[in-house]
Parts: sequence; C-alpha cells; structure tokens
Amino acid sequence: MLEFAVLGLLQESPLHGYELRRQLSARFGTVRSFSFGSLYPTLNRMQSAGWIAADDTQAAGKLGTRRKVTYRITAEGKERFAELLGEGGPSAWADENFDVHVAFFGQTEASTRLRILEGRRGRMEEKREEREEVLRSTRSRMDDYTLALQQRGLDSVEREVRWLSELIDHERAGGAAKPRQTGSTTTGPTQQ
Amino acid sequence: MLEFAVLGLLQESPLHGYELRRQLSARFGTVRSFSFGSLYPTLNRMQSAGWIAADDTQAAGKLGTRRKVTYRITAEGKERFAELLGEGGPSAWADENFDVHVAFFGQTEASTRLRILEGRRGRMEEKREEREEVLRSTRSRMDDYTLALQQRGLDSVEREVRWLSELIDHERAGGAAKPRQTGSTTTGPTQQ
DNA sequence: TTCGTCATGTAATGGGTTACATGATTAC
DNA sequence: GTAATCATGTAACCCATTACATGACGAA
Repeated sequence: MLEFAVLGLLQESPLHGYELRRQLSARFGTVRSFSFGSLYPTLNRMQSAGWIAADDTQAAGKLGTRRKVTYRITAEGKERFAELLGEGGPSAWADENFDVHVAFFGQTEASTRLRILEGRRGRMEEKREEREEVLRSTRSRMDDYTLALQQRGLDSVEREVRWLSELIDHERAGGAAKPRQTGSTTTGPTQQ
Repeated sequence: MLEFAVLGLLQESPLHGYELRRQLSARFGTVRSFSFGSLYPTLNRMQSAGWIAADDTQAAGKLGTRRKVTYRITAEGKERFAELLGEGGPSAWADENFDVHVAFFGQTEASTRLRILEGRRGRMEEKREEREEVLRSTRSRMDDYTLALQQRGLDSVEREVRWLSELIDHERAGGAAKPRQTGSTTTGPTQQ
C-alpha cells in the first residue's frame, strides 16, 4: 500500500522522504498517514528493488553532509506501478487499498476503474446486508448506545454504496461531468 | 482492543471461542472482525493472565475428547474490564478503540462517556479542519477522482462530528431519549 | 460415506507503530 | 544562542493476518 502510494507520487515528481510523507497525509489521509519509521525503511527497500533511485545531486553545501535524499522513480518502478494500477481484483477493493486505487484512477484504464468500483460496491452491499440482518435480529436486545453505533455503521455503508453508484453511472456515461458527493458538503456546511 | 471486547462479551455470558468470534463480528463488525489466528492465542494469554477461565464442564461425550472450550470472566477479569471502561483519555477516542468504548457505554460512568465523546469530537474537528485546508489549497490541481475522494472524506468526517454532537446533547440532557442517526436510515432506505 | 460447518490451534509472516538517536537549517 | 521544524534513520515491539493442520459432528 505504502509502496503503491509512493510509486504514484514519485511518478508525478521526485520528492524526498519528509515531503513525501506530507503529500501522503494530504492525499490519502482519509485512510491513514504513515510514520517515518515505516516510510524510510520502505524507501530503502524500494531502492534495493530498483523501483526508485536516490538523486545524489543533493546540495553538497558542506562536504560529506548529505541531507535531503531526493528519490525519483525508475523505469522498473514505472513498470511496477503500471502492474499495480492494472490490479482490478478483490485486493483493489479491500479497505486498505481502495482509496489509493481511486486516487490514481486518473491513470487507470477505464475498464479497470469500472471493475474496481463495481467490486467495491458488491462488497459494500454484502456488508450492508449483514448489518441490516444484525439490526433486524438483535435490535430489541440492544441498548441505545449499541443501537446508535449500529445505525451509524449501517448509514455509512449505505452512503458508500450510493456514492459508488454515482461514480459508476458517471463511468458508464463516459465520465464527462465531475462526480459529486451525495450530501451537499461544499455548498452549505453542517446543515442537516 | 480484542482483549477489551472479549472481556465485555464474557461479562455478559460465558462463551467459547468460535461463538465469541461471531458475536465480535456482529457487535464490532463496523470496525473489523478478528481471525481465529488472533482470537485463540489471545484467549490463552488472557487465561494465563487470570482474567478468564476455561469452563471444563465440556460435554465429555467420548472420553478424553475435549471440544468447545467455554470461557467465563474471573473476578480479576472484571477488575481489568472496569479499569478499561474507566479509561477516558486519548486512547479511548482513537479510531481503533472508540467504537468498542461506545459499545460498552451502557456500563460506563456518565462523566467518562462525556469525556470520550467530547475528546472524539475534538479530534474529528481537527481532522475536518485539515481536510478543508487540503481541499482549499489544492482543489484546482486535483483531478475529478481525487476530488470526489477528498470530498467524500470530508463529508464523512463532518457527519461524524454531527453524530457526536447529537450524542453529547443527549448526554447533557440526561440521556432520556434514544440518540438517532442524522440521516433517516431506519425510516426510508436509500432516499437522499 | 462424504461433505459442510463447527471447533481449536500453531507457525510464519507482515506491516505497521513507538521510542530513540542524531544532526542541519531557519527564524526569532 | 536557542528553539522549532526539517530531515533521516534504527531497534524493539505489537497486533494482527494467512496458511496450515487437525479433528468432531450432523445431515444428505
């Protein structure tokens, strides 16, 4: 996941670790933001694998002091990224990966985009079913807090299904207009 | 987390591992459901710690064949659970723990409940601010997919803030009526 | 008698975290 | 000159997962 995100960002432009992490939080912060303790070792691994390379054109202000290791993607890295982009199976619509895949949809083939969105929707529909069943069968035994939690859970799954359906419709229509949120987040804040 | 959830469920009634996992998925499935590979070792650890005990009243149908190890909570386990219930600091409103805490709010002190809800809201408000800032500053450079993702992220954070505010209001009012979802999930499905 | 599901467990692995350590650069 | 933040890295650990292995029980 980190690997995929890093390749995607470096595909756009070379970056050093610290800055990379900032972009990571901004772009994928919906999901999580990574710690340096996992970022730097990952960068080293990826370099060993040949997917990225350190730009040794570093400032060299004082002699010997290398700071700011800027990484760029290599040809092999681009290949690897393309491979990951093409991944349209279940792993692509798993919780940990889905958001990152969507973030790179701009570079993903249309058919793969559709597969991922539909796969994700299918999975969310299953989840909705499960949640509905739980609510149906145990509602009476639940206290108010558990109930509130369950309903919120169900609600957010339903919302995701709707959101996905909108995106899918746009895909099928050719993806001309911008897909928008179900709620009107942008127009008026916090009105219910 | 698993530990906390297990103690809470065993507090209600003794259960064996397999059944425990089912309840876990039903009650906390909003967050995640655990695999046996983590459940069973956890049960053994908790038994060693003295928080739970295996009921060896198992069926003994054939001699020597023990199946269905039913666990019950011990006095020490109850103490430990109470300790976890009382935890109202940042760890209680972290993503991984918050839902479980809410699920056990029925057994949590009112003041702790409020602390957790307000702590969570504070954190979500920060997150909202961050997301708004990202949208404000990079909207123009974002493609449609990234934008859709970002807006959905912001929307769900805003929703959580509203949900928390409702719960907090109910807490302050004495918690008489059932706290409800913002959207009308229960009344009419899938109308926006 | 065989298949599905109930039931328990282990081993290897993975993917991250926190805490720690170090030092340069910038702003006051 | 000193504090904040930029910047990189390591080591110990944690909590989970997957894959594997085993076997009882009930139903067709």
